[in-house]
Amino acid sequence: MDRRQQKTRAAILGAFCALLTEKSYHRITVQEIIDRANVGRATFYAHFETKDGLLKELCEELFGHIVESAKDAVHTPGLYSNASAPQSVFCHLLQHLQKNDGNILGLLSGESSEIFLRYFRESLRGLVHGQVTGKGHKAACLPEDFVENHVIGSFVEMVLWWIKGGRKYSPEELDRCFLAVIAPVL
Amino acid sequence: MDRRQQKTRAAILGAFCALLTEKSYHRITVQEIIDRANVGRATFYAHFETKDGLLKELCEELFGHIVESAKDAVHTPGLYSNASAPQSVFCHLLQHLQKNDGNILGLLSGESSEIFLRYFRESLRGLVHGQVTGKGHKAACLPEDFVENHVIGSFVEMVLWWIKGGRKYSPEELDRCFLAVIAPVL
DNA sequence: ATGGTTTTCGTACAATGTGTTCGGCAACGG
DNA sequence: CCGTTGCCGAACACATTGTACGAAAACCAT
Repeated sequence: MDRRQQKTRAAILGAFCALLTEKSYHRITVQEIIDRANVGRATFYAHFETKDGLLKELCEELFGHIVESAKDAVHTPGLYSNASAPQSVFCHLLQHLQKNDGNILGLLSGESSEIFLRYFRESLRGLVHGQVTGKGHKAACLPEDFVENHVIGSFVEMVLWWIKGGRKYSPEELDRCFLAVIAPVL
Repeated sequence: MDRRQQKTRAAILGAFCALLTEKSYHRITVQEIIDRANVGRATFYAHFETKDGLLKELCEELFGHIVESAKDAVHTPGLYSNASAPQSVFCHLLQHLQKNDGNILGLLSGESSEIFLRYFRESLRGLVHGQVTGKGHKAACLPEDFVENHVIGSFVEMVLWWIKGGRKYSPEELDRCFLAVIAPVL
């Protein structure tokens, strides 16, 4: 790709991220983005269809990256394999977040966290889907999709609580809390 | 209050609710609201500071009403009192939602559910706060606010799952699921 | 280096939405 | 019944969006 395009794209995405940590998504104008990115108006629209399109691309890049990394690192078939496997998927995700890869923490702690939580949730769904089945001995009589929803929801809620509280716990402690609280279904 | 004011206010709130079940909050314009409410532009701004103000008032009315009703109906000190108390707070809330009081279900199933979930969550926080403490024998070693957050989060997630799935369960069944899944901390 | 291609810039533009103002008219309540 | 209050409708300034176009700059390959 043309070096100019790379620079422009990076500048826009960076400016957008920075603004998102400062104010709500809906209060951010295209003008502010291109001002901070030091880019012309027409240039912005040459790269992104609209502000919503920019958001979508940002999210796909960010969350796509994090789940791929999680998928690669954990080759175990189950969510919490008590075999010789190194860690749970969740613990790995938490460690990845801890490194603040790609500014995800900034976005999740900003005013527009709901927007990113939706993407986060969907990414997790792809990662977790089908893994909660067959554990029926514990989650007896509970609808399968309810359990899946509950696991994902609890994890997301916990991450948000963790971030908004200043990240006072290590990924390992957090993972322990999650395991304790999710025990009846996993 | 002047009869005219009552009518106008009701017309605006009603039109707003109806629109919210059809499209996302951010795509709704003031023009659409006043068209459907059959009200002049100046009149709208005489009643509400802005579109966001309208949203806020709507939410306070809706969720304030529902938690008050829950507070009144359940006089027990605990969340799940196994004494002679009729029901848990959660079961009562679910029954209240089932009746679709004030169109809350419509708003929570619409595109802008996140907005209303924030209010829902805050209302629950006021209802649940401090009730999870002292149950430490089960939730050993878990931070107190983490447990509270988890309880509220799980409930909200469940309600959303319930609604978006077409409400295929009765409040009592749902309450049973919730109790099963939240057991380790309550 | 040179030359053709691609990207960016600056500015201008129409279109849409916001929030305010005002005088005239209609409805209200005592 | 009359003074008060709320509503209407039209107009207004303002902000934001998304598009268009020619000139200038940066790029890549030869």
